[in-house]
Amino acid sequence: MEKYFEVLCMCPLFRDIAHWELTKALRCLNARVFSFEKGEAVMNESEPAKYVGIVLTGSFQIVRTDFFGNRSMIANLIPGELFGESFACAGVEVVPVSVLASEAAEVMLIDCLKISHSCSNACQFHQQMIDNLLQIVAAKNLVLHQKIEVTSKRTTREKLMAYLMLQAKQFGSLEFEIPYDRQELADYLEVERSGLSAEIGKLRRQGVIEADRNRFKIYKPFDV
Amino acid sequence: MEKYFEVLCMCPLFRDIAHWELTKALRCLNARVFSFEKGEAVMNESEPAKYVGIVLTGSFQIVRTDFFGNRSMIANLIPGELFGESFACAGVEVVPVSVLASEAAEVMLIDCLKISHSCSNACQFHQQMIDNLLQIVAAKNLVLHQKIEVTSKRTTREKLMAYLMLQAKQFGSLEFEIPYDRQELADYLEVERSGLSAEIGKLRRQGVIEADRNRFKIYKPFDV
DNA sequence: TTTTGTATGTTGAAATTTCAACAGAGGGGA
DNA sequence: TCCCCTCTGTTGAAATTTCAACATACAAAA
Repeated sequence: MEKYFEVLCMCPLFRDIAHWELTKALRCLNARVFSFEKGEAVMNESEPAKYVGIVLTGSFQIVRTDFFGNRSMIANLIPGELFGESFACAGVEVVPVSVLASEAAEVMLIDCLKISHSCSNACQFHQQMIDNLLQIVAAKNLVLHQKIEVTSKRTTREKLMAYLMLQAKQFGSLEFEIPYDRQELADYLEVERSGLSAEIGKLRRQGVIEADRNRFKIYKPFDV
Repeated sequence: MEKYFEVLCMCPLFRDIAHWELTKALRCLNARVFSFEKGEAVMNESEPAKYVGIVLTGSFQIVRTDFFGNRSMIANLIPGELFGESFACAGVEVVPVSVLASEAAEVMLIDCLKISHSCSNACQFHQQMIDNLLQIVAAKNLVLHQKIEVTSKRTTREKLMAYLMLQAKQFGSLEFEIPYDRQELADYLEVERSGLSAEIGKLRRQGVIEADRNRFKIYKPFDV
């Protein structure tokens, strides 16, 4: 378990929990680590919402697939980030999304009830974790608001530029990589892949952006 | 303040807080009540995110307006519901939405810091409120997921039917009222109002739904 | 009652997206 | 090296949406 300490210390769930307490905390929480191959699911749509997951290594994607097989991409998760917390905390019966490994990856799963309920050992950190959880869930809200901001645009071009500008802002540079390939980006923007490729080509020819695989560069940030 | 006790008792923020403690709590929180006319804003885009609002009477809408004046509808709020909590808890500098009264309405505003920070009077309820807040923020997440589920559909018809089915499910009946007029519904679904009206007309002629103003009835729930 | 204004429905043309199909590039393995 | 497979870009037709404009219904105000 110790080999994950570095990422766990960075994890917002354990913020302000003393380093020496972490081992005890993990035991008390009955935290367990699992490995996944690319494409495997940690969590499946319609499963009960019981666990909080923490990405240890690799990356995962939160996706939702509707009745007709249409996929939407909700978010990408990197080490230190959580998933499942909102559904577990809200007490829903089933999760409305799947969480899939986008490469070989490891997660730590914790029963959410163990976080909020103090154990018989009277561990001190439960309260701190609830405070942390509140901030994490609130931050997740912002991520969803951001997706809504992007996808509420009416054309593929506007959606793409809105997304790229946000990435540039978050990355602090007009040149950056995104965590999605074309199909995944299309699923995030809620548009057709072919139409997205066409639009990227057009923006490239117009000198607005440069795009190579998942690497983008914005030349004219305001020429949307 | 007492006249609002009924709605405050139903408010999830005060769940499991003793009735007799409420008066004390409201004073400790420095809770204040404000009135608004239809169309007035309690909260404006780009204002600091400091307050949690509780709807006391009337109703409000959470909307977001982009650079070009395009409006999206995020949610409708009825008495007992909260707004602003996610932004305040996440500690963002500015809120990304506006909250507007959709009729004459009253809200109670509370400085979010007063909820999480115990006061000098050593009030007991702070911890309970944080627990409550966690559930509320998590539930807000589900509301956003729901909007994404609806708006991720590609056609106006699919978006509309997805929305109506969800409403029917939540209302527990195939006949129900929605809190939006046509323009507002279009803003929620992220489509053109005229196209929405046309689609409603088509569904009506096809005998799939009945629609009169904001009252809807679904005849063939699976014929999407 | 008449006037005024708002909400909703309708329509046709222009713009955009979806859909299906295929071509080329590049990587990995045999 | 060759083959296979995945990813990305391209294309044209069909479907859908947007946009602007106007008609109608209804309710509130004069």
